[in-house]
Amino acid sequence: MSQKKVRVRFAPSPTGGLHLGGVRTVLFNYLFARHHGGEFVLRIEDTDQTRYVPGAEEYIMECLRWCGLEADESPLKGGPYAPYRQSERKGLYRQYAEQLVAAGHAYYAFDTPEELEAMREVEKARGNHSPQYNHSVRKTMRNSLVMDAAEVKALLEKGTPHVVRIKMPENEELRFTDMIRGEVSFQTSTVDDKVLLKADGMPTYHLAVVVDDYLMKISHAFRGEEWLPSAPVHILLWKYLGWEADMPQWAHLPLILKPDGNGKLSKRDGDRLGFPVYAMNWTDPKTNELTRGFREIGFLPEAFVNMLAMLGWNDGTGQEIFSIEELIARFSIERVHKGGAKFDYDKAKWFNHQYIVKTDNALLANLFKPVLLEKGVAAEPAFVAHVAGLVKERCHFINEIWDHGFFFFIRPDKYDVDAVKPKWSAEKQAFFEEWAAGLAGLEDFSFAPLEESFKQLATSKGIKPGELQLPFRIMLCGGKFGPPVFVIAETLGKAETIERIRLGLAALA
RNA sequence: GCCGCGUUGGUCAAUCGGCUAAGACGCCUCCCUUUCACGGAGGAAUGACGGGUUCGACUCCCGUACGCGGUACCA
Repeated sequence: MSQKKVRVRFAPSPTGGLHLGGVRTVLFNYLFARHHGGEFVLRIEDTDQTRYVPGAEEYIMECLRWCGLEADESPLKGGPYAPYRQSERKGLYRQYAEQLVAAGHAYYAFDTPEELEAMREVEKARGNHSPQYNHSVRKTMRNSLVMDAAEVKALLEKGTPHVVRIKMPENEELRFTDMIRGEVSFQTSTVDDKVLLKADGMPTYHLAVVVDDYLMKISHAFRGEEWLPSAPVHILLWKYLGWEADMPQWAHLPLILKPDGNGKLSKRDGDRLGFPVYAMNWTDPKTNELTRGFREIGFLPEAFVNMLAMLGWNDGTGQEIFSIEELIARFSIERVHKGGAKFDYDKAKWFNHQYIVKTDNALLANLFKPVLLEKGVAAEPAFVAHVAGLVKERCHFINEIWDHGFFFFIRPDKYDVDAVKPKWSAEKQAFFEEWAAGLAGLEDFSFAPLEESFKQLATSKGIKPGELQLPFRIMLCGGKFGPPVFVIAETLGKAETIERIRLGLAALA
């Protein structure tokens, strides 16, 4: 086990958009694989045909691509253990189920859904809160444990619908070491006889995960904490199938919780509280309902990934901003938290802000292009980049470049006159008229000489320069926002600045 | 109900028996800036509870409480 090549897998079922927690599971798998020079495989667990959602699989792969967490082997890429879609592996599973039956570790069950329901009703009437198909009731049901061999054979030959169930031992203690939680133990008496093979011939998750992890030589299996209660089934299966020596090491990841109250974070919480939960936009093919994703809301994938990495993991040094290379170098599954973490959208925004600030201006300009297009504004890439550099430190999202710098592209269409009017005077008006006139002759239109001439004239007229700066800003931007005023003027250029003073003065009159 | 897993400020969290309990987000005050941010300096705010073990417990053990997860021919 220790010398085994590291191979991990992310095994989603394609039932909808990829949730934050799912991406984090991908990330931890990916980081672990890269850290150990191993392989990361994507396996699609589509064994429940009733839950099939068209487009979900493509969506998942696009998410991984956007996040930069692509798998080495996948349905799309193929690989030595193909196929990577369980529905295409259907024929594989039955033989293992039969093998378990033959060894006495599983059995055929012919109970119909109605009979199962009847059993549950009887049990509930007896005060049993959660009726299970287990050692205490299996002897009263219609299965190969109670029927004689000939009868079973006849039913099977007639093609009677049936499932295969695992025969849980009545009273054994099962323990295993979880890489995050340490020693975990269960009593087999509390686990029911899970269905392994469904009546439609498809395996359930329980059988499929074990068979495929074995066949695909998975060395470490990471999954959400919600799987912990069924771990005993999986461990027993590894044992019964005779593969115990090859069993992967388990790690059950903590859940990502909703910010308010408690409980698993769900799409609904995002809708309710106003933040994305899915990695990218997802449109439900049935209802046509659109759920906004982190990508479309303006997150940089690096920021998204970094933020996710810190949800349940840290390297112990206090560092929070990590490149993917650093994450790969420092990641260790043992440092993953046991407890769930509440999702904090403010912190997520802070991460994105950090990445925007350190992203190259030309790159930001490129990402901002769609917004300009949407606004119907044409501008030189170099100019856009310059503006991005001027405003990026006040942005949490790419599209906020517009909110903080639109006036570089278009003239203000309204002025915050209330901010100026109360203190406005004929003297100030005269100052701007005179200064604007003098501007025409200014040779160096960069911010320092601009500011210098502005202050000189103000002082000579006996006005505090500070009292003139806000009006000037309003004339250029229309409101109380933006980078330092003289930098704005420099960027706008001489002609435009003079024109905006003229228009501003008119608006204030 | 039963089973399992958790529990350090509002949130993310460090600590692997010596704590005057880091750091970050958010919040508040001040400085910088007569915009907003950035930056800088401060501040409020934390070990669920009760028992052990120990010279010493946030750290180890046992209970209790609380929370979450599971309890399907779903994953």
